[in-house]
Amino acid sequence: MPPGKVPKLTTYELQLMETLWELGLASVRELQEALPTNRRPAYTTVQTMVYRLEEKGALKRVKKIGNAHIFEPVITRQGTHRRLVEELVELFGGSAQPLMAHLVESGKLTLEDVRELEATLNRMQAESSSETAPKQAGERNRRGGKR
Amino acid sequence: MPPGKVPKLTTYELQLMETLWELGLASVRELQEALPTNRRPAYTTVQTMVYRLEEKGALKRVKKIGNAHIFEPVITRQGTHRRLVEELVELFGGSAQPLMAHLVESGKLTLEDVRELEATLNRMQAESSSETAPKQAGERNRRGGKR
DNA sequence: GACTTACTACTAGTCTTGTAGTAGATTGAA
DNA sequence: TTCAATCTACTACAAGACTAGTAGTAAGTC
Repeated sequence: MPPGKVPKLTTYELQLMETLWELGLASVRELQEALPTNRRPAYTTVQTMVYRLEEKGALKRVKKIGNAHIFEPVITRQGTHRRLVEELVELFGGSAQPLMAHLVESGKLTLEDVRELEATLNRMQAESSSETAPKQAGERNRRGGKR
Repeated sequence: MPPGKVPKLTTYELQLMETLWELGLASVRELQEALPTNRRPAYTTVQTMVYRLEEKGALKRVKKIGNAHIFEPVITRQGTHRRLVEELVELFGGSAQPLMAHLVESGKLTLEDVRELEATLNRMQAESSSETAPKQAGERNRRGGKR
């Protein structure tokens, strides 16, 4: 797998990865026991999943404790989540707007959230300006125009 | 399928539904021909997909023209997209915040977008206030506090 | 050193998805 | 009325996902 690339994971594989991200390092047994009690498959099922994730390059075995392999994530939660978001945006025609609309409709996104986000973005923009062009102190009204 | 419930669709089924939503009503042939030229499967492939979507309750046959069945969506684009968004939010722990963060990071969401969204939300809040409580004209500084 | 326990490696069955072919029915036109 | 075109209904199959079992091995214990 190319470095930094996130393989295509299924829903269940994703859940397993979430568990592994939570634990950091884990054996098959630890992973299985960390899964929610209601939906906890057999040990060997988890084992198969782990092997497949290993094949996909999502995790790797890093050491052995006793006779048990210890696994660690290769792909990051950040990158994986990001890809999921991008896929969804793509499905919606490439714009974030419809996504936002749904969030608002379902009440997941409130005015407060948006104000907070705006503040953060404002701060980020200010920081990036001063980072990328620290010498031109006189410059202002910088517009990104990234799209 | 319970009314209003959106069945689980695969990526390809979703694309077919997008086409059907676009067309409104369509035969298998029309659906197939409406698919992007690059990725257009055989007629019978589309047919199979349509039948599967019918089984899942995503669409239904409404009439017959000549010897061809005409299909129409049962589930709405709105509802389907919404469920996708909600699933993703759920995966991210139920909060929209991480999702937004990813959008910002990937440049899909700019400061302008957020400002626009804020304006819309402000307007919506004002409207809903005057709708739900039109008599209390003096009321202001209403806080939603929905979560 | 023999035994028990836990783990690995491999195998397997069933379901879903994506893809498409074939046989037979229907339709419209000559 | 016959015939070609088109459509439906059914079947098929490979790849991948999910589920789990079995055989054999390694490790620790008495």
